[in-house]
Amino acid sequence: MDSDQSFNVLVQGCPSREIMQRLGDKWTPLVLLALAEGPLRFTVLRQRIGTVTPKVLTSTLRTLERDGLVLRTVTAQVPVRVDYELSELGQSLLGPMQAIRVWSEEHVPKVLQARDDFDDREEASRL
Amino acid sequence: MDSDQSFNVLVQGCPSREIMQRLGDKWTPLVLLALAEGPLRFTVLRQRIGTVTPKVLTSTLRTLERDGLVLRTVTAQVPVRVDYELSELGQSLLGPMQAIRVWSEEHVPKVLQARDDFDDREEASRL
DNA sequence: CCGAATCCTCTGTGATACTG
DNA sequence: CAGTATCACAGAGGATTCGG
Repeated sequence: MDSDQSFNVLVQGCPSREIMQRLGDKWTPLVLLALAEGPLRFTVLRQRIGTVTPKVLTSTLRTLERDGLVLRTVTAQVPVRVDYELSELGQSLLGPMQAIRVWSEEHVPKVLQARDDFDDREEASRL
Repeated sequence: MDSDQSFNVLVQGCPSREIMQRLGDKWTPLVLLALAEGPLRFTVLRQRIGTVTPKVLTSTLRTLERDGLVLRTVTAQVPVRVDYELSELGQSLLGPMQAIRVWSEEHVPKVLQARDDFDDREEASRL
């Protein structure tokens, strides 16, 4: 779209930095990944990603909705039905997010190994 | 390497989740991106990413070193010279990280626009 | 120059209970 | 079902000072 390449996360105060840091919120990546397959209701989404309190999940979803990444749809019925789904913008983030996910899942052994090595060396140097 | 696909960030308690969440620490992405081009000394790295206190930057770097993503090299001289650089593991993360960075920088206008729209709608509904 | 040591603040996160 | 309202807290992050 715009070739205006004036945003740089390495520049302090650049809005892109704040946006990127939002993406690192504790539950944000999990919510986005959970919604990758399609819309989910509040409670189902909650079960999908583990133990989140309603308050925290709500605030995470609100932020995502405000940033235009998630769409919230209320269906009038009793009881009320609320669905959350990725917006077009949210889907455009899916690629990068899944890349992070895949990396994390693939390199678990190496990271854990590195930690063990590090801790061993540390302990050894203390003796 | 191992086709053992038993890690899943959506599963609560899976180590991959904790590792992915580490990647979202406030300064971690910035450090990794700043080191993308090559090794940097502590002070230079610090200036590169903005206003971080030495303590916080040190602890960020320690964690990255422990997880095997960053290499720390001490050169004995007066004053001491310490270089930080990405390990092979760290470099393997560069692709995904840069994807996140590019997305953040490219979609700043859309996100800001979405926020404005959201806030307008919210204010309108309060009247 | 590189950080360790201290102290302190803030806010993201969570536990609990309640409502349309 | 899908939240909101309170309260509470650990711990990440920061300011400041000092040391090798």
